[in-house]
Amino acid sequence: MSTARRGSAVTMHEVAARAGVSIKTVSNVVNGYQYIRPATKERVEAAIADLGYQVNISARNLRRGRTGLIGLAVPELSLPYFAELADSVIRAAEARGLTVLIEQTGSVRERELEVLSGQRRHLTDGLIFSPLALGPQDAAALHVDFPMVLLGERIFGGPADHVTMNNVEAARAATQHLLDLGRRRIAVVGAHEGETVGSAALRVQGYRQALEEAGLSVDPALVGEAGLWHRATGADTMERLLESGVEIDAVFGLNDALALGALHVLHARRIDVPGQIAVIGFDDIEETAYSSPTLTTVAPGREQIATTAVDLLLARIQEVEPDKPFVQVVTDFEIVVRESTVGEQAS
Amino acid sequence: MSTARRGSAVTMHEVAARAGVSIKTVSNVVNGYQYIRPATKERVEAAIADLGYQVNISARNLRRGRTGLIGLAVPELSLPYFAELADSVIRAAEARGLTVLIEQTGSVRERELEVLSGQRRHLTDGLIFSPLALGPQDAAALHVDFPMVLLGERIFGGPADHVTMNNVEAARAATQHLLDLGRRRIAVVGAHEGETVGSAALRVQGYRQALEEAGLSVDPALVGEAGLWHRATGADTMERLLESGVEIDAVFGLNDALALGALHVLHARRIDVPGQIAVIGFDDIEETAYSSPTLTTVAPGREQIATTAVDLLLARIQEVEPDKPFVQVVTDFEIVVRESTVGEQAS
DNA sequence: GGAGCACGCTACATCGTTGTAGAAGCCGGG
DNA sequence: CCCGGCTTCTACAACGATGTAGCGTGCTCC
Repeated sequence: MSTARRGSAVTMHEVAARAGVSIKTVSNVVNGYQYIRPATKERVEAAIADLGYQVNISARNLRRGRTGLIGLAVPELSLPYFAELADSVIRAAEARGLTVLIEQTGSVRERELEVLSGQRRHLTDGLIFSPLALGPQDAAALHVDFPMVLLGERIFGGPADHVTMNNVEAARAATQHLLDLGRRRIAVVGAHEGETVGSAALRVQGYRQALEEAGLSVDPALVGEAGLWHRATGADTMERLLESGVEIDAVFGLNDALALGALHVLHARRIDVPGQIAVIGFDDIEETAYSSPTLTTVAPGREQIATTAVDLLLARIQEVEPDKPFVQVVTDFEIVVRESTVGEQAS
Repeated sequence: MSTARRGSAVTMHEVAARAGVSIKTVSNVVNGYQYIRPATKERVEAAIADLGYQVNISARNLRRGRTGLIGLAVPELSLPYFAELADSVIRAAEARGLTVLIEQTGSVRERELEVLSGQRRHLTDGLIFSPLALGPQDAAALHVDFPMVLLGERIFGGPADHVTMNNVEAARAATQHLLDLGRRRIAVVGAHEGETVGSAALRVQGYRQALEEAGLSVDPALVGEAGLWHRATGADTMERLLESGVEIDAVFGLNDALALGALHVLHARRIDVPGQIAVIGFDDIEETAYSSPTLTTVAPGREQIATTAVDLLLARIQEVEPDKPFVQVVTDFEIVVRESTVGEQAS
């Protein structure tokens, strides 16, 4: 079977010679061109099988000007939300004949900018990008000359298609859920001081809205900062909030990792969840269904985000409607109620 | 013909024209060839900057016969261990100038075979492969004609470099840890009936060894099956074990996801961990440090596995020593003791 | 002061595929 | 019986880069 040595010496040339046809006919067979006599097609296919021929993708890419690869730029795969998102994007892309190249930016601004201009970009037909560290000063960098879909609320009038959930609305609903349970001293874990356009800012905004609508004022002492949205930073922030002595009867983790970090601290301090403090997260990563207690969270429609993003990108790549104005697709969210807010009745 | 009006319209040709040099000189500048007069180099660099030229990677790949891409085939990114492993591999590869293409096999045999023969393979210079579903009957398929490094204990005399931890020894140590704590009725979660070569079999083997050395016999009723190593299957298996009524004072989850699923069930049933039942996992995923209780586990040296695998693969790709016999690198492991076996003293 | 070498640069072929244009055979309709 | 159109296939020229030769310089060294 594996007659070919490394370097896959077999080219269309050799297949053509063996089948007694022109090289272009081999190409036509490989690409499913319709006007080929069945007999010829069979001969070519036999030759391909005999020689173990495989198309040289690099040559095809050069000639076609397309690679069939799309980039997916996320902060880190070790963050469960992005690992699960990558999983979904890869599946969606595969179903459409595309392959995904993952780039990790580590939420570092320089690396995010590199993704937009870097060399690697030339290997891909388009990019699905989840920017976290870019600020208004980087708006210009988003004006790229290749197909791109941005994940997250439209920022700086980003000149690209956007796929996002309604962060403000979802955060408001999450906060409302806590208010409905009678909680009044709701802390936030994961705020970004000074930020006005990112997910942190939008979710805090939803939190504020819910409180204000309930006639409550926002106590700054309850808003805990956390730069990176990891379990460790969530734990640190929770510690600080508890140490500060401020009264707290609920915690809103701006993502699940933060909430799980907070949960960990509460458990270590033997603070009853949800008895003394209720906790809600955001993202609905698989882990939230197995933590102790299980974590109430906001499900952002991950599959929907992934398939929509891939579809939008593919449409841009294929230039179905070249001058179609940029769209913003807002996906559905859902509050998944679990033990961390309503206790064991939920299980 | 619609000459793509993407940014890549600029070629070396145009840069050469503008700088007043030959196209090869541009290539030489781009590739850091040393014998170029500073003045020439500057002129070329200026032209590159002016035109916003970027190398066409497809053309380079074709000419060079290499792509700078390596494949990483894992079951699923939504399994935290593989997401964290992918993270490490991507970083290690990046540090060596390589880009990683992730393929998800879903632990499905057909898809694992595809990875070995598929088209996509032609796009990469080599493959790092973590096979889970292949059996002895697939040994032949592993004889591939491209550089490959396998993750996991050498199986079927696999004709490739291997990077692995010592599964048997590590499982023995994990079991020993439980024995040292006085546990005698140690259940296993995640066994694969009939399997003899995979991680499951090897870890169960280590478990048996530890018990036998302690003069205990292995009670088949304590060995719980679980096909996929997910949280959900771990939970199911734990349920079954508890329902069976067999006496249990400890649980060895063959990976962390299984152990966390088991932990979830124990928590739901208000069984004290580690008071009544101690739990140990395997992989040391980040989540284990934040669960309630935190999970004792076996750390397999993930970073070491990733960097070693990339280094071995790179050596094969560069043919440093073409006929070097295949090596098997066994990485260090470590028992990370946390609350699920020794209680809160550990925190 | 000529042989020999290190520079600095260029011309050309080439990697393996696919788009374009068109040739040859066959068929049916006028 | 010839023209035009459909099939089927082929020759050739790209795609954009890099490896291989090789050609002038100008310098060193004896």
